[in-house]
Amino acid sequence: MLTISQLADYAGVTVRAVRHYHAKGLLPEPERDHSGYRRYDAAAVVQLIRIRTLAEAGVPLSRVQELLEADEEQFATAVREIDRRLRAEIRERQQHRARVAQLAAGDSLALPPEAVAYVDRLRELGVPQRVVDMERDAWILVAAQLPDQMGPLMALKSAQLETPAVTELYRDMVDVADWDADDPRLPAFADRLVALIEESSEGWEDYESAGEFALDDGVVALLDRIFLDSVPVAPRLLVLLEQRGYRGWTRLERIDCPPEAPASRGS
Amino acid sequence: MLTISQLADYAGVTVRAVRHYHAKGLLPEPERDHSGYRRYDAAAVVQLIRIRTLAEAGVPLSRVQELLEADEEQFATAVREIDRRLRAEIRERQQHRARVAQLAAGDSLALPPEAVAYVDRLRELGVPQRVVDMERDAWILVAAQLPDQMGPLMALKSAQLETPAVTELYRDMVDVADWDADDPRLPAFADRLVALIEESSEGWEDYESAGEFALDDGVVALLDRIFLDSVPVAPRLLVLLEQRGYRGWTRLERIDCPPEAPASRGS
DNA sequence: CTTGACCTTGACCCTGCGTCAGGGTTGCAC
DNA sequence: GTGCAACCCTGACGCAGGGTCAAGGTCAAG
Repeated sequence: MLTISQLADYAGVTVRAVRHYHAKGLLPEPERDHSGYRRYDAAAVVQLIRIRTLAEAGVPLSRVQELLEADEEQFATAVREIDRRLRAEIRERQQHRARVAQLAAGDSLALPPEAVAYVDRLRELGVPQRVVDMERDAWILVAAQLPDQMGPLMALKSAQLETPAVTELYRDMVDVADWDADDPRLPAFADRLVALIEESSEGWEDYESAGEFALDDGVVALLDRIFLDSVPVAPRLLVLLEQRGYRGWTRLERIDCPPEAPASRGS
Repeated sequence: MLTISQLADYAGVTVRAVRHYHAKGLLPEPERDHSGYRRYDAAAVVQLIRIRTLAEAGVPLSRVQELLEADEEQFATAVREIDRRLRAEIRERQQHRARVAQLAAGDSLALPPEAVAYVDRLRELGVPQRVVDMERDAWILVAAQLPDQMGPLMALKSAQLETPAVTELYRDMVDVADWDADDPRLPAFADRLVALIEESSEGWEDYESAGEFALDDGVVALLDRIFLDSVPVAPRLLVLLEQRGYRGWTRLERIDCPPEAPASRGS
């Protein structure tokens, strides 16, 4: 008669695994000797080897019992299903591999490459780090909501950014984010902003009013909050814009015109 | 401010997962409102999206924190290691697929094809099911001990089986396993067995005495037990064989000769 | 006031064991 | 007889990544 460790050795498993199989009911509990030790016979070794054979082939323990008792047909069906599961797990891991390969530290984490390019361009234009970070976070949020529309959306924003007037605006006022809330230059900035909005608004209408870039109201509010919390002049800037006929920031709306007027994320 | 379910929705995860990340320390616990509800800001959404991005790429949660804080170089190192793990998991599953594909119900479970062929041949020769099952179990045990030597070993056994004298022995005495322990035909059977052993022993010496098929003593004892427990005449047969100069069964030894005499698994 | 949708914490469930903790048993050497 | 190592036992916690109750508090609408 064999002790549990001899049994385990002959079958090439650990003692712990044998006890686990007992607990799962895969291997019947054998007789105990006078001191309570389990004592096994040869049949247990064979049964244990069979269990291991299935387990090592990736059969979940919960199905081992049924497979040990199955006829050819049931067995074949079960094998097909297990193979399907294994294929799915392999696909999943291959997708994971592809994704980790794309990952990199810094801005590009959780942001598609187009958006990274946009954010990099902002930095190039001299926009302060704090504002770039804010933009990046905002785009992370948008990308999570509209993952499929980031391509066209970023193309649009990048095009706006390369408009000479916009580029100039950025160059002239890189430090607007650092102004105090009552900075006297703010009204002039608001004027330039409104001029830009009105100049370029025709080009956006197609996308925006069509609702293709339809962000949920909550997300819009969230993006506004990011802006309001990150930039000291933001609250007063919004007031100045309202005085000039625009409400909101992320989704800018005309207030002296029909309410369904075009709108867009501000920069 | 956001509730936990709004936060979860914006980041595309379950509420449970958010709490899980709190428990793991990946996402800081936010302020609570007057009734104890968690209230989140936009930064939490961004952080949660970052966590999800890593988790969905197969990064284990235990490493997410470190990756969120890592610089480019640490990040790249970590990514390489995760990729290695994913590759290993894919390989493992591919091997599992290959193994399940080989599996089939019945004798072939836990037995290499050569051994299945041998067992099938026994059945063909008219050997009773009970004895075939015993043989199969014995070979399952042997295969678990000497997986790499099953090819040559089974070739040897199959060749023995096809010796005209052996085949005849089987045909003449298919029902020996069912004889009573005191069956009068047993001494004659023992004689024929000894004749066969002596006739064919030269062919085996090379393998057996070289210890190439070296089974552990415990396994030999186990295989003998299977034989003794399965076949009523086994105990007396062993006595008769000892009278004729052979001891054991699985590993047969000459007792009137030098002790290192050749030996082999009996059939 | 009730209803239904949220929210809270806490705790158990899954896989396949590894690993402790805290004992009892066996066999061998001295 | 005694000491030691190497077994054996049960029971429980741990791992990843949450799912799924349970039992109760909160909130807004009708």
